[in-house]
Amino acid sequence: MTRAQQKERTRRAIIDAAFAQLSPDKGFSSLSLREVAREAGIAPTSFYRHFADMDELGLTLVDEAGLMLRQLLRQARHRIEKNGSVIRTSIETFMEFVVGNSNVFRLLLRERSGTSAPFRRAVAREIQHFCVELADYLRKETACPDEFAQVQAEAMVTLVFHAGADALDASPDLRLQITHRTITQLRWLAHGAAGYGRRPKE
Amino acid sequence: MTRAQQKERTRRAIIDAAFAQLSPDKGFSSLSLREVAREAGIAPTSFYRHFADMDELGLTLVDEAGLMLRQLLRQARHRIEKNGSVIRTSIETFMEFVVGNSNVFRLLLRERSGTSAPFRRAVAREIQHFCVELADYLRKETACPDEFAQVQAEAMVTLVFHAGADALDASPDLRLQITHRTITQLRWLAHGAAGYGRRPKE
DNA sequence: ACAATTAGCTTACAGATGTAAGCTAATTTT
DNA sequence: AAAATTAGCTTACATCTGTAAGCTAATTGT
Repeated sequence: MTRAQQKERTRRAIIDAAFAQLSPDKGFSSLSLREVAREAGIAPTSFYRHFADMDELGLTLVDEAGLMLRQLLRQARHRIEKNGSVIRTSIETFMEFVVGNSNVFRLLLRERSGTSAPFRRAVAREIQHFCVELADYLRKETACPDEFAQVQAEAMVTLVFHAGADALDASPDLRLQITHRTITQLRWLAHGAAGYGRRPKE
Repeated sequence: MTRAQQKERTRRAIIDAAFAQLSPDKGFSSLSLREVAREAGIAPTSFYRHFADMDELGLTLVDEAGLMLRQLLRQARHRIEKNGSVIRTSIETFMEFVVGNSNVFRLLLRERSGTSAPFRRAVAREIQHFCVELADYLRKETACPDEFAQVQAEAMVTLVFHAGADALDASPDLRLQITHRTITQLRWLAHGAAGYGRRPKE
């Protein structure tokens, strides 16, 4: 095995170890270099051969998380074409992800309002991607006036993200209720935005 | 001065010290007992005369933060009665609070999705209070059907909170833009919820 | 084949942390 | 007035942290 391959393998081991150590009770900021190294099976100081910082590792995790969600949404669009409601399908897909990859979602959720400005920016950038993609979709496929698509998309993404956060702590049937609630909220938004051809005075 | 008075005074010193040490770069979980005690002007171990835990202190802070916001909203309602738009006034009042007490707002924001389940529950409870109060208002004062008031209120509070989070990192004029955007979003919601006398099939 | 690079290791250190033990002095209670 | 309570202090300890220094051994480049 070539040296570069081995290095990449160790790098993945570090990333995987970090994801594995995230939990409902442990956010990225309370991860320790030593613990991550231990779980990755390397000496603490070897960590520096791969990342300058814990922060550099963290930003890598955020990137990976955003990537996963992006792929998921593509998959969701695929489902929509042959299936029914856009809103319902999107939210249900999203909820599946949240439940199935809760550590990944929690990372985004927490670092979005965390203590590190670079982390917040990184998460904001990822979320902005979803908003732009959704806005494009809204412009093409719905009655929403072009100039409001972005604002509507941002509201929708906010509500869905928040629903995901609620779902993390919820029992399965409470989760269904949350899904239901969110669908209603998004429909109101869509209806409201479509109805307001122009924003009314005051 | 009586002993109970002195004790209460020290307790406040601890609480104030904790609030003072929160910052954009430092959340509650990275506060240390020793540092808080130092800023409060007591020995580290004296802390335990007032709180069993750092957690107990943290929950106290969350309670105080919720209380402040509650008082603020009462004040906002007062403004509304003699003034104009409910939505605009509420959001502007909220934004003033966020900017003027950013440490307090950040505490709620972060612990809402933080690593401690008790903290999350405490914040969720505070937020739920706002939702219930807003839902009452919507039922009384708007065209929203009774059974949807709660769901609408939750969406509104979510969007406003999120706007507050965005505002924390924003420049003053970006902040105005955020306020504007949020007003639009809430109006769409109100319009949509009022328009859906009954939820449509699928 | 030899030299250079480098992934990873071991050892070591200085600093910070939470908290246990036991003391002092002042207020409260009786 | 005597006894009990208690807010706060000082000292001490074990633990964990990040990271610097220097070594080894294996892959790479020439």
